[in-house]
Amino acid sequence: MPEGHTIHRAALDHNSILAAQKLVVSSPQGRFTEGAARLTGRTCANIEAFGKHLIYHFDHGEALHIHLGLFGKIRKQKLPATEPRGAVRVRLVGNTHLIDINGPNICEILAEDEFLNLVSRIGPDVLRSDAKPNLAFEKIKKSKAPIGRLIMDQTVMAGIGNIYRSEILWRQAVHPEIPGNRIGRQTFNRIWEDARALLTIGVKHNAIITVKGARTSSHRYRERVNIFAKEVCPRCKGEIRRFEINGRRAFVCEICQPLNSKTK
DNA sequence: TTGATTGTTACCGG
DNA sequence: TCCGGTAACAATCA
Repeated sequence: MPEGHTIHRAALDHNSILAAQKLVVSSPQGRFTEGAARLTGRTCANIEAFGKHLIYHFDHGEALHIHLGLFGKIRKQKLPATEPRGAVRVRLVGNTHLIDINGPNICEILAEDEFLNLVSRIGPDVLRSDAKPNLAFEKIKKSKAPIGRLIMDQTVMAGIGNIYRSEILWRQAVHPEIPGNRIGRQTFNRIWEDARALLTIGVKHNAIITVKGARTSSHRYRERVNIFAKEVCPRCKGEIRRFEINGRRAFVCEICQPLNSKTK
């Protein structure tokens, strides 16, 4: 479910319905009981996203840290509350709405130093205005790992997931197996800007849309992406090659994304 | 029931 | 020390 856009969208949304309120926190499944008891009745100052990490800042410098992993989900509903659906780890109830966090990979309370430590481990986030893309380029230009691996490495740069990876590199005509140290500054800038643009669209529409003009209302999911899980390149009609990077499926058009392209 | 999946981390060996 | 590979974990849905 989540790439960076999902988490940033949640942060915006939750800020508008939960921030600056005393929350009632519970753990319907009993798997976060201690944390829920600790946070309930306390004020949630604000919510922010760092890549795919969602942070609810509470008073006393503590923060609820959520990472959805592959399967986690966030559900919102207006009060009154109904029975939790599925594996709800933690429920946050505000004045008007409640948020259920289902099946997160991480659900924990961080002290201030732990929070700072977390942020320092995450690379610049393409959706954050305070991001320093330079930090990402410095790592990429020193690495011989394939660019397809690097742009999805959240310690290099944050926000891109498995679908956006293939889509962005196709849109920018960059072969995923080009080593990072052969990626020039201008090529990196195009990747960064395209990631930022696409994830911003994702935040707005709550969907991954990488085909220009596509909309959630009039296009099915498969019509909103260019090559992910596709057989044929929409640009040249050539065959899409399917392979793996880091155990995750990746897609490339060898014609539109030549491996030996000189990248400036 | 089986399999696949928009993710991360710990651990191990080269 | 720094890679890349593997397993483990999470829950849902077709």
